Amino acid sequence: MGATTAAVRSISDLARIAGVSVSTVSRALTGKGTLNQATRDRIRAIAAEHGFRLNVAAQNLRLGRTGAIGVLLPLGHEQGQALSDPFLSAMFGYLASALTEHGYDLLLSRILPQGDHWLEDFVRSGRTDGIIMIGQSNQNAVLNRAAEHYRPMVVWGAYAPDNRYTTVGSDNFTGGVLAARHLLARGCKQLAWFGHADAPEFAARQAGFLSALPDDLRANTAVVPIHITPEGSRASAQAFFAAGNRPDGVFAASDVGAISVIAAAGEFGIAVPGDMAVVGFDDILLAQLTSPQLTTVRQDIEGGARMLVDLLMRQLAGGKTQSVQFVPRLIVRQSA
Amino acid sequence: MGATTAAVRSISDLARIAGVSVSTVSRALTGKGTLNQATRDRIRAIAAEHGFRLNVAAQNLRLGRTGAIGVLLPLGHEQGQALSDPFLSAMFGYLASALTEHGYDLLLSRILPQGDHWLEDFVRSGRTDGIIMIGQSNQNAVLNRAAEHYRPMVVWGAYAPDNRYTTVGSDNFTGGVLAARHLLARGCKQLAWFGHADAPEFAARQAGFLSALPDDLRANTAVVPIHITPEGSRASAQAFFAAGNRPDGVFAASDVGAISVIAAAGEFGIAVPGDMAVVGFDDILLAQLTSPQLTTVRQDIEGGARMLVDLLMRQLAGGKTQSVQFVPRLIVRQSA
DNA sequence: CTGTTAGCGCCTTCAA
DNA sequence: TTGAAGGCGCTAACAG
Repeated sequence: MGATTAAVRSISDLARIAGVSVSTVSRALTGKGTLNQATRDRIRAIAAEHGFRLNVAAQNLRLGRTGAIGVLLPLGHEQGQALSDPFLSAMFGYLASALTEHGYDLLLSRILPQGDHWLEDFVRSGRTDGIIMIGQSNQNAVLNRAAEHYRPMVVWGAYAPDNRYTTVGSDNFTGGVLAARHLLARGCKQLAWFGHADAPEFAARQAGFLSALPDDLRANTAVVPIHITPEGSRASAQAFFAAGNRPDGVFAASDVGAISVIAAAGEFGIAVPGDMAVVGFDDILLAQLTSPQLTTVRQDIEGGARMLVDLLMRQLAGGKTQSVQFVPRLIVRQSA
Repeated sequence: MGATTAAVRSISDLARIAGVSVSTVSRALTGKGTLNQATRDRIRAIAAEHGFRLNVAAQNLRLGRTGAIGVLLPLGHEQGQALSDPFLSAMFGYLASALTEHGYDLLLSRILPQGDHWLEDFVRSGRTDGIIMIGQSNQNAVLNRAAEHYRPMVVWGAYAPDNRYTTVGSDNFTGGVLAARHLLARGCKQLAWFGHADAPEFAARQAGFLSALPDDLRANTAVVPIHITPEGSRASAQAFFAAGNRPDGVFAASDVGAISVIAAAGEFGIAVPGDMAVVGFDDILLAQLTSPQLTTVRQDIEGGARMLVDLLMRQLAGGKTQSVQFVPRLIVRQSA
């Protein structure tokens, strides 16, 4: 290890040491262009000896790219919280793997969706070569406007015919229908939906659920707004039960929501599934570890992540892409 | 919105439009240097009109920085999985928030710890201004060697006097002691540790736990190796119980591990905490939602993340830093 | 096969 | 207060 040599910071330092030009060094290290094999080997040896690596930032600037894909969760100041949602973080992990396989880094830049041009600002700052948005939140208009001028962008979320951007997501409506049918088949008479309709995904789950109920049951179905955080969900459920409500069937907007409801029910002596059946959504890893194990509508997280990345790569290559909807499956375990 | 104008890609485009030099535009947009207020306002207005933003990549190259901090999980091909661990992903979310507050992006580059110079390679590629390593895994030697030449690096993990790098982490040994004392106080006579000692954090938990047991109990304590994934943990626990083992007290290396053990126990008719008390480690959000609610050794995830970032910022400013250990607390709930 | 040259988009002395 | 020029570290024609 050339102990006495000064630090080799750039390709020109290396060129001086090797007695060649910078472009020769570049060719040797990148493997591009033609070069005498012996020269290449020699330069690579010197580079290794000095622990030299090409500066990726400079390389990317020159190549007009950044080598990074931005993964954005448009959830405002709740992002720290949101990332602790098992579904999102699993998605995130799979995205990281898939992007890496394609040679891209994953850049997480926390965005506060303030005003209506935060997305365009992010795009124009040139920090990434493309964008993967996880969830539409309530930013549909912003997404549509950005999609007008900017292409390498895919969105995990609900499909809608008039969206001008490419989405990948589950058929949430059908997911809701599956949950409803299952609870009906169990003979439930008094239902409740724990969730909200602020984001399109959740709105579709709710709509599907309600649509599959007979009129009389639907009219009696409670809609209990819950927050994404476990604490929030649990507090909502506690208040609901404390008010004397005793549904015999519950559909929750997410597995975390379902687990929270079950925990709250326990405090009120409501047994699951004996007194109350509970269906979740997502099928996170922990769903099979809770007791009772969770009956839930499964989303293919890994498949979704891979699809997001595949579509984005196609866009980066100049191709056109179409939105994709995954068909959800009901996984019947113990809670319903 | 200048609908007829061509795209404004660089400050030289903008300079031409405004009839000034590029340096004037630079000064106007960055706010650095001195400039006539009227000129500044005028240029900013033109920039806004064209939706122009400085190219961050070029800016950073010129400033000799990247504006990003690398967050690395040295877990090889399991990284996708690892990120689904609630503890890690919560840590990750808090890191994202803290880094953003300091004006840094978070770059997640999946690293396969192959050979012994992956870290130095990453450092030299110049992709980030600093590194936050989450967990030491079994890469202590690599970390020490990198720390010899490279400073902006902090590590979440176990402290050791001879580490040459700065660590932030819980006092895992004491955590293990707390768990042992609690189980002893409950009168447990037949104990088991579900975990492994491959990473320093876990080794310390195990050591603390065992050290606090009376000799006779320690000699009878089962050491059951489990994997980080829920499936892996559960399979190990199932095999353990299937072999007829019936401990009355269990300490698991993580909450996910504890939940897995409880799930497996259920299959064998082992009631928790009636037949068997279980203590976890971490206190993830879901720990209070399981039934029974988890008794666990709490780590301060948010505080840890903030400390990691604070120390890294201090290093980036040229300062020296010292390792920090958080004192863990035992949170007694229902499982033990 | 290799060197020279001209930038990628930006910031910052140095002069005017 | 502003402009001109040089360069961050790298790549890619174009010559030779």
